[in-house]
Formats: sequence, C-alpha cells, structure tokens
Amino acid sequence: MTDFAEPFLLRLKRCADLGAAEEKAVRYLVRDIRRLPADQDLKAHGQATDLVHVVLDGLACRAKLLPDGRRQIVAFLIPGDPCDLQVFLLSRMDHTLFTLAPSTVAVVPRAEIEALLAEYPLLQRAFWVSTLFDEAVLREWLLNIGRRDAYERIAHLLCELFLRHKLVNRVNGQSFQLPLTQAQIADALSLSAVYVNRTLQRLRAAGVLEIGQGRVSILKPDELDAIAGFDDDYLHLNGGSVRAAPLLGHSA
Amino acid sequence: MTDFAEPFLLRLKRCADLGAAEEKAVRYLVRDIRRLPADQDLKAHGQATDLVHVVLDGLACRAKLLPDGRRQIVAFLIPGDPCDLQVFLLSRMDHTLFTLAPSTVAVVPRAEIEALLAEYPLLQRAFWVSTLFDEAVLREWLLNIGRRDAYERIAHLLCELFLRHKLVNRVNGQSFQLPLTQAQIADALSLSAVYVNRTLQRLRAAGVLEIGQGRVSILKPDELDAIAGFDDDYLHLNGGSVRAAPLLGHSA
DNA sequence: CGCTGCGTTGAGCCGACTCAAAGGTTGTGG
DNA sequence: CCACAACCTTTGAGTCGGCTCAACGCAGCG
Repeated sequence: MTDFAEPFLLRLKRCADLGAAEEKAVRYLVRDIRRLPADQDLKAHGQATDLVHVVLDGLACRAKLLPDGRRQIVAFLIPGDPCDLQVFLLSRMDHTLFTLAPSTVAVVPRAEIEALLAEYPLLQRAFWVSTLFDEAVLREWLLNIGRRDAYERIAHLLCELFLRHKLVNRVNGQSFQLPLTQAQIADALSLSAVYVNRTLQRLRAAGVLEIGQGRVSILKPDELDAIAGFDDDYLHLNGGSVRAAPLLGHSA
Repeated sequence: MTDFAEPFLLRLKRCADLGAAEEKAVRYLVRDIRRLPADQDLKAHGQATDLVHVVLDGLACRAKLLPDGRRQIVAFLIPGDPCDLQVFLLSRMDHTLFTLAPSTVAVVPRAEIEALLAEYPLLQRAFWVSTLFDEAVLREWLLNIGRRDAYERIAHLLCELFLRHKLVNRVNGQSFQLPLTQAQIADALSLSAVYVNRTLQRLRAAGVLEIGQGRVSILKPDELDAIAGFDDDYLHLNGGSVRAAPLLGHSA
C-alpha cells in the first residue's frame, strides 16, 4: 500500500524540523484523497473556497491568462507541493490552479489546517517557509525567462524539475516521470511550441538528455547543469528550519 | 517632523487588521533609521545576517545575476516594503538587495522581530500575508515579462508602481517620484535600454504619460490601464486580513 | 571645463515567432 | 481488432520584435 502522505511530509521536513507529533498530525490531514483526470481545475481565478489541495501524485500547475488567450504557467506543482496555502490568508485566487496530467490530490478543509496551525506553531512556521520556497522559485523563473535564451532556459527547467523530483523520491536512476506536452513547456517558459520542439532536438542531439512519452532522462547531469548555468541555491536545500528553531524553543 | 513608520504601517494594515497595541509595537521597531546613497547593498546574495530592512523612503530592489553579468531585477521595493522578512526563515539570500536611489531604511535586529511575532500572533499573520503579496506580484511579473510585448509591459509596470505608491500616500495628483534610469527599467522588464527608450517615446507620443527627471505623471490613467491590460486583482487591495481573523479570535 | 553617466538616434542583424502541413501516437468506439 | 479521430510532434519557409553596436547630445558635477 502506498504511503500517500510521504511526499508532503518530505517537503514539510525541508521547511522545518518536524517532530513525531507534527508528523502524525500532518498524516491525519491527508485523508480525503482524490484521483483527478488531466486538465481539471482545482481552483479558478477569482474563486474563494475553503479547501486546500496538496498534490500527492501526478502534475498540476498555476497559470495566469490574458484576456486575449495568451497564457503563462507560473509554477509546476509536483508531488508533495501544497497548492493553495494562501486560501486562508488571501481572499481570492489571483491565478488558476489545474492538473496537467491525471493526478492524485489530497483535499483538506481550511478549518482543519487552521486548527493544526494553532496547535503546532512549528507547523505554521513550516507552512510559511513553504511559501517562501515557492517565492524563491518564482524569482529564479523570472531570471530564467528574462535573461536566458531558449536553450539554457529549457535546460534550467529540467535541472530544477529533476532536483525537485529527487527531493520527494521520484527519481529512478537518471530519469523521472514528466507528463508534459511541448506546448505546456512552451507556456511555462514563454516560448512557442515549435521552438521548444527544435530546442529539445538540440539538447537530444547534444546527448545530454532523453525526453518523450512523459519521461525525462538526464544522461549527462554535469553538462546539463553547465548549459543551464544551474545553481541550486534558490531551492534552499539546507532547509529553512535551522534559523526558525530558536524562536519556538525547539532546540537542535 | 516626518512619521517614518507611516508607509510601513500602511502596508501592514493591508495585510491584517492591526489593533492599537500592534501598531504601537511596530512603531517601536522603527527606531534605527539610516540614510543610504544609491547603489548600496543592503544584503548580498549568499549572505546571512540578522538584520531586517524596511524601505521608508526612496527606492530599492531585489536582483539576480548570471555569472556572465546578465542581470534581472525581480522586485522593486518602495516605501513601506519590508525587504527581508525571510531572514529568520531561510538561511541564505538567494538574491541581492540594494538601493536604486538615495533611500531611508529602517534596520531591525532579527531577535526584536521574533520577540514581537511571539507576542502578537496577528503580526505574524500580517508578515506572512506580506510575503504572499510579494509572491502574487512576482507571478504577475512573470506573466508581464513572459507574455506581454514591450509596449504593454512598460505600461503595466507603471500602472503597478502608480497604484502601489498610491497605497502608501506617495502620489501627488497624477504623478509620483520614480528615480529609475531607463537601463534599470530594462533590467526589470527584460528589455534592452535602447528599446525601453524607444518604447517610452511611443507612450509619451500617445499622450498617456510623462516620464523623466525621476518622476512619472499618468496623464490618461484609463488609456494606460487599457494598454497594459491592467487588472489590480493580484495586488489584493481588499486585504488579506478578512479570512485570517477568525483563527486568532480577532473578530471584525 | 572636461569627465562621466544618461538619454537619444540610426543601421543592421538574429533569435524566436507564425503559418502551414505532414507524420506519429494514443485512445475510442464500432 | 481495426479504423478513425484527436492530439502531439516534427519539418519548412518566411517574418519581425527586440537586440547589438556605435555615435552623439546633454546635464550635472568635481
């Protein structure tokens, strides 16, 4: 039997140094588990609901739309990622949340999370840190789209997704599941689908990776990193808990 | 005598429904006030310090750099904006923070803020909401750079800055102070300085705005909004406090 | 009064786009 | 189990938004 809560716990443990009590509480949150098809809205722009979602398996994203149909994916949500912690802090969604592939998602009522936060201050910290991690990724994406060319840009995205999948035990050897179409990659990287195709061919030709059928294999990680100019700084792999601990009297 | 804390309080009040006690506490935080010249680092990439900065006057930014010198400004920090609340949650800076113009900045030791957060849970909420606001702006920037052309993009940035300045009482009629060079605008919008120049000329020629000598005047706000496709959703002007209140037993 | 930094202008170029159409692959229903 | 539909990937050809390089004007300032 699968441990559905595992990726979520792995993510939270990178955010704060959770104890057994907190872990148990988080496990208890993950009860209402739903399987959703691809292209299913979790929450639409402007909506205000009382539900928080956590991706447990599959792939979802945040996207913003322009009235004329131009679309920008502003985040990929992989297993372990909470989607809408802002639900009880901001009144309305400023973007849309939807699945990109068939996915498994945990649904948690806002009230339940709030009760938990009140009981476990360390968890509140962890959730705050979690949103700060998201923010750091957004800044890197801005740099990626703003200042890297198509070749570097795609390489960088794949470096990031590889590492993030690794952090939640979703990497097998050198490859991981990535059920994205080239058009969706284009939407995230602000390129056209045609150009993504041509650029992926260059990366394949360079022998650094294989991609297709919903899977990516990194054949030459070092070269891919070099192409991307990848620096994992912004993922804060050393964790955020170190400095948060003192306040809560949670000594190391 | 100037009330230095005013813009910071205005910002926090949009984040949560602060009471008199919280307001007093925040005012007390803002004691160590420093005047800095332009191009002064507040905190460099990779650094870990125990100081939190709040811009009280002037202009600062967050920027990320590529090894070869390409630069992306990922946020403008205007009066009232806290710069580095993440200091006690993340161990290292993933970007650099520096002034773009001579500025007045409040410097607060981390420990002092932590003590405050422990004493006033509502303030902790307010700070969390504040980081969520920043995140929402980042998402909009991603859309801006990713999917809008240079003309729309510059218009959008100026709409945003106009509104944000308005929220902290820094708008006089139709104009506000904006001590940015065209090269800095280019760094933020991912354009070349030359092209920013040509595009600003188009905006001036269209009669929608005046810009120069560190000031911007919006002559035709509606037209500028239309050009930019501006929707203030993402600034969450209705505030974030509404939904946060119940948890803390702070009824409206 | 000569730097130095910023704004402006011109000319040529290229990375990435659009449009269009042809192969593959996957899923589905008869 | 095949045939079709729908979607995705791939290829070609032509175009253009925004870039680079280079020079010049102008203002502030030491």
